Amino acid sequence: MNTKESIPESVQPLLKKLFNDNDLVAEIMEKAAYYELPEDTVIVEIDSYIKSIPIVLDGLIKVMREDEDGNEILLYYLQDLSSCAMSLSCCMNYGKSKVKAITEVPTKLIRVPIEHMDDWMTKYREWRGFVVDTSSSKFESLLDAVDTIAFKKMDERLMQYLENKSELLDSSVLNITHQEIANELSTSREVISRLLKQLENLGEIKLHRNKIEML
DNA sequence: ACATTAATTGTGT
DNA sequence: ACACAATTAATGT
Repeated sequence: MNTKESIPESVQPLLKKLFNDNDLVAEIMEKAAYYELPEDTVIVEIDSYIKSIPIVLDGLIKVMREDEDGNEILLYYLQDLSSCAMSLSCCMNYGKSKVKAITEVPTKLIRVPIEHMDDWMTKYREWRGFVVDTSSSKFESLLDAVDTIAFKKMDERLMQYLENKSELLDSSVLNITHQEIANELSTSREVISRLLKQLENLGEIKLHRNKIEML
């Protein structure tokens, strides 16, 4: 994590969208660290100790599972004013991260040091609510991911992946290679290439080098 | 503008 | 899954 900076004033109105309690907002402004991260920055490594919980202000972060030989699989995304359930649950028992988190696009976020967790949970209702809400929402995302991986065929997973990503990035053009998609869906590049070709023949998408256009 | 190289994509087994 | 061919983009001269 490079570029740590003092929190710009522009963050305050964002936090006020999330919390009504001005004391809480003020305390976050005081205690949190602010980061502007470029694309493809690893925020959390597997087995790293979680020392702060992130709140995404702007951008997109993907959360992945990774095994010992580096095989990855996409779990869910963090966007807008959301946080990561994994960090929250790790924070409770000062544990290691079981997931890897990486920025998908240039991202602005703040990190709240975990030592404030207990204190804030009792002091601010809204903080407790925030923690509960993000935990349950990310748990549901996780169940969706499990369903998809367990029950859906690869062609459906691919289409869902493309549509989801297009929506999250708010763009009908995705700059991505077949290999990168294969990594995220945990399959081989050839499979993705062939399925993409099928989708193109069906008129769902248009293929270019390093680029997929949604139709 | 052209040649070279590297990366990405396509295809058969 | 592997091997290799074909194509495209990037880079140097």
